[in-house]
This record gives sequence, structure tokens and C-alpha cells, in this order.
Amino acid sequence: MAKTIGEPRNARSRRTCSAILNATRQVIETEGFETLTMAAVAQRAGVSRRAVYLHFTSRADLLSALLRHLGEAEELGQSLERVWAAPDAVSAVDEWARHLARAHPRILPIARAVEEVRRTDADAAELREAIMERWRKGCRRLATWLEDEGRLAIPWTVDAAADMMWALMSWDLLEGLTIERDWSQERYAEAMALLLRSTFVRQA
Amino acid sequence: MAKTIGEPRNARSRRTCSAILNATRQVIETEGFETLTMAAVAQRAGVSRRAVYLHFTSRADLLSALLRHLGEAEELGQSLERVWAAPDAVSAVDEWARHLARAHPRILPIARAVEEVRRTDADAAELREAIMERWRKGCRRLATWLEDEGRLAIPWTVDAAADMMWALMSWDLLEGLTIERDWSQERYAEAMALLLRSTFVRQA
DNA sequence: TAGTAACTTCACATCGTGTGTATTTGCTAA
DNA sequence: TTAGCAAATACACACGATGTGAAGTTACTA
Repeated sequence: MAKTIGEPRNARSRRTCSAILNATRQVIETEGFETLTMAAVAQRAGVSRRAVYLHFTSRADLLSALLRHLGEAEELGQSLERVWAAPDAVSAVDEWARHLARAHPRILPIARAVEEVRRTDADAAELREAIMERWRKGCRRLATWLEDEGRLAIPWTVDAAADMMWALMSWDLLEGLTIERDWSQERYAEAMALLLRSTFVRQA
Repeated sequence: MAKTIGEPRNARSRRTCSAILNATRQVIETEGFETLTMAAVAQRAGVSRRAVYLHFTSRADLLSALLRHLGEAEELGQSLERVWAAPDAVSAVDEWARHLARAHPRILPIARAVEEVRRTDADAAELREAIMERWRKGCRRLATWLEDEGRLAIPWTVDAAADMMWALMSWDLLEGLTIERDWSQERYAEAMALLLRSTFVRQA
């Protein structure tokens, strides 16, 4: 129940709106979300601070909008499709790891910012929950696929495996390896694929 | 380089100090760290807001002190000792999972709070880094042990396995399973043990 | 019981969020 | 081309949180 701000019908309005979104992303990616203030966003967007509030009701709203924006615009969906297009469950698991390595690093900083505001903002929490639900469904689908092909490792149940796979999508895990430990995307993808196979796939 | 506040030599001072630490913990655990204000802490501790600043230079300093306090006082070290007392590397891995399930849930909320302030506070960041370094060492010791007994799964190297084990200590992972997915400590311990064995232990 | 460290009270500076209001800019439709 | 109106600006303000300063009060301890 985001306090929606009516669709902008003006060309100027639309420009400003996306300028703000871009500015937000830039600020987060260059300076980190700890210094993300409405003033900083406004300045970067070349707009008054007050104008930001004409498009987004709050800081949390802005962040939510940005995350949603990325989820729609970016080629996130396409990255995921490769998973479901895999010939069998086991290669789908591999593709899943590659998908994570491909798609998640781009949204990591913004997702972190949303994680922070969700504790105090109901709308952000709702959005986050919706995303997590989708992810959980994806994991469940993967686990079910394995089960159907008789390749789900003992003693995992579909539910348990789905939960664990979902938890393994953790931002901490991704950040820890790719940023703190400086792993490349490829290395991360391979290690995750290996981990997932070893854990959830039963030898044929 | 924490701006240390001289050791309290007064009985009253010592009482106040630990009252503040307790209050902080209580506030975090009952209301969550998003509403953790200095005023709330002071009130809970039955002390003036100003007094808090006589013991801790800042909010971040207070949180760091609390985390350190828990690390020392709590039976965290003892929990870990069981790992190194294991008869062989493989059971050490099992013990490691149990250790995580035992020790980490208690410090989760405080650790979260520190994670948040470390982005803006150098001292908190330093403390956090020191802790992570210890953990990484622990993981490396575990991986080396496996290697020495010829039980490190291919194609893992000691370094890669250590990094991955360390990343798997992720707060997100713990929180996701035990809180969001409502897993019990036991279930978490078993699943982690299974995951670690499947991934890193080579069949004898 | 005197001296002093520790605590309280109250005031204040600073910064970030979010709102209110009057005014100006610039898109768009007649 | 211009009248009308949406969108943006400028400026002021309330609020809440952090952190500091300074004078007065309480309660350990020697």
C-alpha cells in the first residue's frame, strides 16, 4: 500500500523522475548507501530536494521504486530464463549458480539499502517479502525438478532443499566472497555450482 | 583506535556501565536495533542520557563494546573448543556446524547492529574485521585439517574451502533459516553439517 | 566527614527527514 | 501564440536523533 504518487503525465515530470532514479543509483554505487541522503540525490539529479518528495513519498519509497525499476528494466528475467531452459534438473542447478553470479552483483548495493529500510518501512518490507517469495518459489521449482528426476540427494526433502537453496542466495554470502574475499564472478559461480551439486544432487 | 574512556575505578561507575550494556542488549532483543536510541538505552538503564556518553563516546562505540563484551563473557570460546577437541577432521566439521547453531543465534541481533554502524564508524569496522579474521583463521584450520587427513574433497583447495566456509557463516543465512523460515537450532545444525560434509569432505 | 569522581539537568549545535506555502517555470492544448 | 495548469523552486518550519558544554548535585571512598 505504497502511497502512490499519480502517474506523471508531463514530459518534464517523467524526465525528472528518471533523473532522480539514476542519481540515486549513482550515489549508492559511487559513495555507498550510508551517505545516501535526499539532498545528495537531489543535487546529483540537478533538482531541488523538495522535488524529490514530489515523486517519492519518502527515502524508503525511493529505494523501493529503484529496486522495482531494476527488477523490471534490467535483463534479470532473461538471466533466469536460462535456468528453466536447461535440459535437465542437474544442469538447471548449474545454471542457477551462474544466474546468481550474473544477476545479483548488479543489484547488491540497492538490495542492501532496501534491506536496511525495510526494518522501519512497511512498504519496503512488503516489496522485499514479495521478491523473496518469488525466489523461494524458484528454489522450490528447482528442488521439485530434482526430485522428479530422482536426483534429489538423500536425506533432503523438497521443502528443506528449497529453503536452504533460498538461504544460500544470501547477500552476505555474495558480498563476502566477491567483495571482501575478492572472488571473481566466475569463481563465485563455479564454487556455488559445486556446492549446490555436492549438496543437493544425488549421483546417478 | 577507540577513543577509550578511562577505566572506571568507582563502584558506582562500574554498576552504571554494566547497566547500560545490559539495557542496550535488552532494547535490541526486545525492540530490535532499528529503535535503539541512546535515549531508550538510558531510560532502560535508569540513567540520564548524558551519562551514557560518559561511558561510551558514541552509539557505535556502545555497540562495539557490547559485542566485545559478549565475545568475552559468553561461553562462545567454550563452544568453539569442542570443534578443536574433535577426534578427526570430519567430526570437527560436524562440530563446527553445531557450534554455529549454538553460538551465533545469541549474538545475531547485536552483530546485525554492528554490521550497520561499521559502514560509518571506523572503530566498529575495525572490531568487525578483527572478528572476521579470527573466523577465517578458524575456517582455514578446519580446511587444513581435512587436507592433512586426505579428506578435503576435490577440487577444493585449502584457501578456497576456507573462504567458502567463512562465507557460509553469513548472518543472512542464519537469519533466513532460523527466523524467516523458522527452522530450529537443531535443524539448522544438521542441515549445515550435511551441507559442509557433502561439499568439503571427500568420501573415505 | 571532606574531597572528588560520577551523575544530573538543561541548553545548544548539527544534520537528516518530511511538510507547508507562495512563487516561478515550462509543457501543451486550443 | 498564448492561456492555463502541472511541475518545480525557494524558503521556512517541526521533529527527532546524535553529540557536546557547563554548572550544580549525589554518593563513593579514603
